[in-house]
Amino acid sequence: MSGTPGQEPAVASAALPTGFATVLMRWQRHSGRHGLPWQGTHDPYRVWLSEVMLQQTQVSTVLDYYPRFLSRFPDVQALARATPDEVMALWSGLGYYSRARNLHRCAQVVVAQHAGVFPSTSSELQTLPGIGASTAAAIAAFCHGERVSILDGNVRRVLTRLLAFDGDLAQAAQQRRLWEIAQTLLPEQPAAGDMVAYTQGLMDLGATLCSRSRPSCAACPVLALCRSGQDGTASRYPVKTRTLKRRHESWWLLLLRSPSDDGTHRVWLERRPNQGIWAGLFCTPVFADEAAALATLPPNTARMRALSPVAHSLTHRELRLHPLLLDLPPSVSPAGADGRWVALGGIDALGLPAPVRQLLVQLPD
DNA sequence: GATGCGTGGGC
DNA sequence: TGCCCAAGCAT
Repeated sequence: MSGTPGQEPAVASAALPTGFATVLMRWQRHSGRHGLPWQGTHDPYRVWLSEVMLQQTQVSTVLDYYPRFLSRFPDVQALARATPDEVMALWSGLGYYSRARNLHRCAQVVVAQHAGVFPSTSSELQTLPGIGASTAAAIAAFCHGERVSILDGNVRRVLTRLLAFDGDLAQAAQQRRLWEIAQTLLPEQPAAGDMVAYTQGLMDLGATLCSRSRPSCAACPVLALCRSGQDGTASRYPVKTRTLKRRHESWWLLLLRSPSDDGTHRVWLERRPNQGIWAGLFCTPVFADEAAALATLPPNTARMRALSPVAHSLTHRELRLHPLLLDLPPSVSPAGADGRWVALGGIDALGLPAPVRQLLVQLPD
């Protein structure tokens, strides 16, 4: 820590920008985003689904998934009845697959223990699988107007800039401080619709004008109230010491292909362990080195082809994927392997990691 | 409190 | 290419 950190009062309450909530709500109603498919509803199921999909995921990505998922599972009962594999297939490519498992569990808890009705308070919502403090606040504020603050990446950026808050957000204690401050900035006596406009306004401001790089301070509705904006130092915030380290790894993927009776192809897929990367998804056999992959094959592997390596980065790892393609005769199956043949045309119905799906879709002849 | 967990995009 | 980030949560 540097300067005069933790012990100082967060921000003297007299210095909190009065009128912030009022200005923000007015701006949101006039200039915020209104056409997103999960807006304009107070249905907790739809809001919940969107909030979970949007965790650490960009809006443009979720736009591809949300309508499809909602069409297949229009309400919490339909989702609760689904199998885990059905849910995972629709989540495939969206990442952070524990969200999908928790989403399914949550639906089943809501149906079995809450008569199919989501709890209405933020604190009750937080007890459900996959719903943390920020998601619970978003659902409660959007659906019931509860006076509670979210704290996502957008809000962290907006509020640290507004207040010139220089605590290191890599530290949980500083995040808590910021959340307490966020609570004090809420509309004091929110009228109907105010919490929707305020909550959406925080996110809209962070997603548009108060962007990470090159913020548009000159166009900002709260410039007059914004400490860093007045100083021209907005881009210094939020303060966060970086901790992320990526390990480099090489994985060998064994792509076993076999003809079907109808002339199309099948591929050999196994279920990933239920812990770790791509947990519970279907995937080709993975090996730590080429020798290990070769050791599982019958002697005659002359026709095996090494395809071009593919780079794929995850949060904590930089993967170099080495695909090995081998065509097997129809009657042969990999010995001792716990997997199954899947028609290439049918992999849409399975949960697959994004790079594996990509490899299978563009296999050479 | 620190770490693990996907994928796509900006610069 | 590498680094950071995006409507975070669970353990």
